[in-house]
Amino acid sequence: MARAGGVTIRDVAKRAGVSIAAVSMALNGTGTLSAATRTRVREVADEMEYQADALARGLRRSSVGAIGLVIRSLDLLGDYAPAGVDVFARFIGDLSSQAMARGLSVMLVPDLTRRPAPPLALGLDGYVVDLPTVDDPVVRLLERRGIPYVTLGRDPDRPGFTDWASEDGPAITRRVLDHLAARGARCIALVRGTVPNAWNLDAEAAYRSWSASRGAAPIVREVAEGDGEAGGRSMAHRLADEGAPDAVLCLTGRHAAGMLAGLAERGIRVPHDAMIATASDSEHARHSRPAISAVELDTAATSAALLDLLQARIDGRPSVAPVLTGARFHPRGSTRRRD
Amino acid sequence: MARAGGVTIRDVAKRAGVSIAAVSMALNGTGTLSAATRTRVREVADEMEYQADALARGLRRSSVGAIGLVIRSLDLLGDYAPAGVDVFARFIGDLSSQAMARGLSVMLVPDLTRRPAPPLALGLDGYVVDLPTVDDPVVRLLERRGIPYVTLGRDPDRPGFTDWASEDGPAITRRVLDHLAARGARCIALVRGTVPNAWNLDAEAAYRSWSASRGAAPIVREVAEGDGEAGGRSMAHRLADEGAPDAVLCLTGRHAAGMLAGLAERGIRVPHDAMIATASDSEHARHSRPAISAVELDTAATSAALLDLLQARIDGRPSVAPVLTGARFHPRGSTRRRD
DNA sequence: GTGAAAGCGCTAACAG
DNA sequence: CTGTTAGCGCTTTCAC
Repeated sequence: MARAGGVTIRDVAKRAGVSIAAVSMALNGTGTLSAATRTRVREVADEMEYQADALARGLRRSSVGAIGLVIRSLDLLGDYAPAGVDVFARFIGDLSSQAMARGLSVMLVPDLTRRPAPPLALGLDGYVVDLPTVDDPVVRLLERRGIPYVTLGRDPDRPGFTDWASEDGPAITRRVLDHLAARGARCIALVRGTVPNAWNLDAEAAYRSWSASRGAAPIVREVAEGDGEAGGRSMAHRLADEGAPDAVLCLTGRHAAGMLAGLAERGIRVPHDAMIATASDSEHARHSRPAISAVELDTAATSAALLDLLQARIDGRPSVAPVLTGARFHPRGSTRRRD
Repeated sequence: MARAGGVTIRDVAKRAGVSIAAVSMALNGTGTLSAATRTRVREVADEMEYQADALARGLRRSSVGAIGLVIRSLDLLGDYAPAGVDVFARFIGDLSSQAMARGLSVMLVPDLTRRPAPPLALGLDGYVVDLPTVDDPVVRLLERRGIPYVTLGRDPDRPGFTDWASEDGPAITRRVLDHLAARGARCIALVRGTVPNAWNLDAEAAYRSWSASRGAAPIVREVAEGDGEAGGRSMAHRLADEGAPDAVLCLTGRHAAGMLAGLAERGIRVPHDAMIATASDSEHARHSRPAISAVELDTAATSAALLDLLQARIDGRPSVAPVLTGARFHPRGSTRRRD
């Protein structure tokens, strides 16, 4: 290590009575070395607790064994009531533990585009970018610098780009809509976020085509992700003013919770007068009264898929196809209605 | 950059018509250079979008501009219902944005002690370690390798160690206990986690001394952090079997939520028959019925304090004293009782 | 005030 | 099969 530990490859070489090159080869399993030397060197290295300096190694190999994670919502996490804290926290946790199991470190990069770039940010082996937006500056930067990356959710700008994984948004949307319809909903509104990412765009598209196929007039409303519960509440009032639908699908858990509260304020009972469901489960959804029917995203599977894809890209293996991960729907009180 | 971008200090030097040393000096504001050369070089570097390779720089300076964050609970985040997801997610978000504002990158290190060490992990400039436990292997490793670190919460093993920041646990505990007593509680139980960290230990100590000063017999129960809501529920049943106290302070939000549910199952009404409060706010607490009175931790202030302390240690500035950050108590329905 | 040169710890190509 | 050597991109003396 540059500073910590202090035992370098040279020390090991001296102690083992071989050249530093031999040590490097022995430890990396490269080159041509006698099995005897190899084990001997390994023993000595172990004994000395030698750990190759990732910096020096990275400088040589131009691969540091670390990837970046761009979570935009991270900036929001400082707020008291951030959007979707639940699912993102789980995603961060899953991804970093799984990456570590593969020998990769994870660096958190809230904003890759700032100048000067965060140290190491441009030297990382690759990136996982969450939900690229239309005309995404982070994606543009990675693209320009030729840094491998994969995205959580498809890139709305790049239909041909296949290095992404995601829950199957459209399928989730249809699943919930079918559920609502089965419970007797006749007029279902969709409340999406304002950010132009695949999550919002694809759900809206699925909703519109589902509506069209049923001959229903679509009602789509947008609430800013950052407005959280309060945003959901005011949207509830707006919908009530307009003559409330008898079911609302909120893509965001917080919006759903706010919607529930807002409808209650207007004397609209859930699920009796109107049903509510959300496409991303959260504690909000689980602990509201009534609890809100929600889709539970499989962040562990998505993390694994993203790491697979990223490793393939880093190794230069050809990209195959995006990975759609599963999601389970949990019907709860907010859609429990005897019709 | 080693790989990405490709424009090196040599390219800038050539373009600016100076030596590479001059470029380094100009950009770092070191050495003796004419102001003219300095600006000229800077302009060229900007124009070429030159970014110094953090790896190479780190190799030389043995300081990479990145710190590690050891969040043990990260391993738990993969579970569907992890403990304290809320407060940790906010902490991670706060810390990483604030670190970036200071020009530091943050690397997530779930387990620093595993062999081989995660790449870069031992080459980082310093570490923030959350809640060290008694005989903490991570702290031991950092100590042994001489890597600067600060901790969130004091180190139970090192009374003399002052490089830590935290909410004032004992003060929080007393605050809540006073509140419960003021609302008429006569027999208050404390439910803590099992991990031997300052959070649990100090709260228990504060609780015991508070009880002693009032001549009350302390009731302390332990529930594993990872058991979450279910753990709180079974503890509720156990307490009910033993003859329930008329108030319970759960250090963890999830335990509190489980406690609420468990007591309800036994026909014990909250807040009428028993009150519940928790020392760490979460969505659980806010959205239970009734909502649970809770202490909201100031993760932003704590993050800032930790980064200050860490930077001081990295720069070799002397350590002064630990920083205690504020916390607000939110009385809610679970302790709203007219006595 | 400026440039040449050494070297951080490592890997990979080469000669022995 | 092994050891020597040349750098990766940068910072930092040290001559000029």
